[in-house]
Amino acid sequence: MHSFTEENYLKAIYHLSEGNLMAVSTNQIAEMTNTKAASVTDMLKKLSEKKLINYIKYQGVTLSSSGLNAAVNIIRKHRLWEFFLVEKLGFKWDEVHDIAEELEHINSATLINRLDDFLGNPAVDPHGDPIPDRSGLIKHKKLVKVSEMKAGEQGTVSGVSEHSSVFLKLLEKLGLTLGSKIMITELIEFDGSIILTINQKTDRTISREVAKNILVML
Amino acid sequence: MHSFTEENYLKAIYHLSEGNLMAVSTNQIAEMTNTKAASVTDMLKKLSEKKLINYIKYQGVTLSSSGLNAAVNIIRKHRLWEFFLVEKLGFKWDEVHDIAEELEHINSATLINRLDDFLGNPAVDPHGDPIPDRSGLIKHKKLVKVSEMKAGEQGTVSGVSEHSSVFLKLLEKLGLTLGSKIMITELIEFDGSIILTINQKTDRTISREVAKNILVML
DNA sequence: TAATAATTTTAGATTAGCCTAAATAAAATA
DNA sequence: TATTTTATTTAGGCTAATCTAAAATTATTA
Repeated sequence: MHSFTEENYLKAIYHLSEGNLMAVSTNQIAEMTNTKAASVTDMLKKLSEKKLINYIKYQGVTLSSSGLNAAVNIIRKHRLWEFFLVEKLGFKWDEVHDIAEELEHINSATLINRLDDFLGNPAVDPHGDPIPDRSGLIKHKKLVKVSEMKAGEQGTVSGVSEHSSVFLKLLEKLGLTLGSKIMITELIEFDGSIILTINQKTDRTISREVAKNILVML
Repeated sequence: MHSFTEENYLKAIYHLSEGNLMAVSTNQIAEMTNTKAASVTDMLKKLSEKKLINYIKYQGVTLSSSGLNAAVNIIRKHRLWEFFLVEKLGFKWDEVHDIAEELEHINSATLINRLDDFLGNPAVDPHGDPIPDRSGLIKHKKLVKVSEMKAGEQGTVSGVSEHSSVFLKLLEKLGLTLGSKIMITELIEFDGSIILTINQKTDRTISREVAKNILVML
């Protein structure tokens, strides 16, 4: 098995390269893992020797197939535990990230598969992110950023691309949670902020920055 | 907080000194933690500086009050997770130890208290060991080893003092689980083995070694 | 109680993961 | 394209936890 630290690097590389298979840079990884570039270089050499990444000096990295596999498995564990924390233990969606960050490193395939069954094989975690199944398959939904919607368009809030507690608490306060139906009421030209109607009732104004991090299913 | 490793040493010292407040020796700890005596000495110095243990060179160690507190907390977590694994995820009692050994280091008081409530604040884990409550209180039941019982005595199997998978599987096979009613039918003088009647039905012979590790409430 | 055995500690190394500072390579720009 | 800036890597060190071998202490026993 891989060490706690190795797993965190793999996860970081995965998140930084998600979607596009583009190579990830040393500095990006350093920022995400709260370390320095020199430390990242050390670890990249190690992961490369273990064939978990494809690494060429100065050229950035991509995950190898075994590295991808490992990363997806960690993400599966993270998201299943988040679901557990919210659905079974009554945590709020802004409280679960740090705990799941620890739980995701617990090492037992049996455990995680039984947990999956216990939870009813959920498709998405409390933030709307898809939960990979036991074979590593991820069902991505096509989601659109609110910032990319046009006036008059409607949709259902189905995900967020920012998981910090401050952001999630803000959404809570605005009445925007997973499942909220929204309509774009007005686009403010001046600063890009957006007025939207939530569940055909409440009007709220959100900044462009907030709008960028809310994902909607049309 | 304490490191994963520090926690394991505290737990080892706790288990080795449980009941009697007797000092624990370096070698005992080395054996329990699968390390060498020299490594233990290093760690004892460190734990002593942190005031988690009372340590005098060559004289062995005892837990300080803060060390005891930390140890009990780890044990609380271990046992609650074991209960969860068995009751909610359907693991058998001989399968949960290693996983709980990892889960016990997850660091969140809120998590463990919510888990406790979710599980209905159980008093004992799947091996009959008492689960400390959130204040650290442990309700010990007075249990007797089967090896100490006399012919004709009866009782209810309520715990085990050996948690290895081989041992637990053996009990399973013999039909001896928590809650089994047993009666001492005969004591074999030759080798100390014992014939007992389980639930007034089945007769089984167990060795003295097995009998030592089964705990009964009279 | 003196000699031997067992236990524990110290000394000196090793490994994983991290750091700072200096060197090197790549990218941007004049 | 030559120079400057930025990104990355190398070099050399640090800490936590481990180890082996040797030294010191305590316990056992003849």
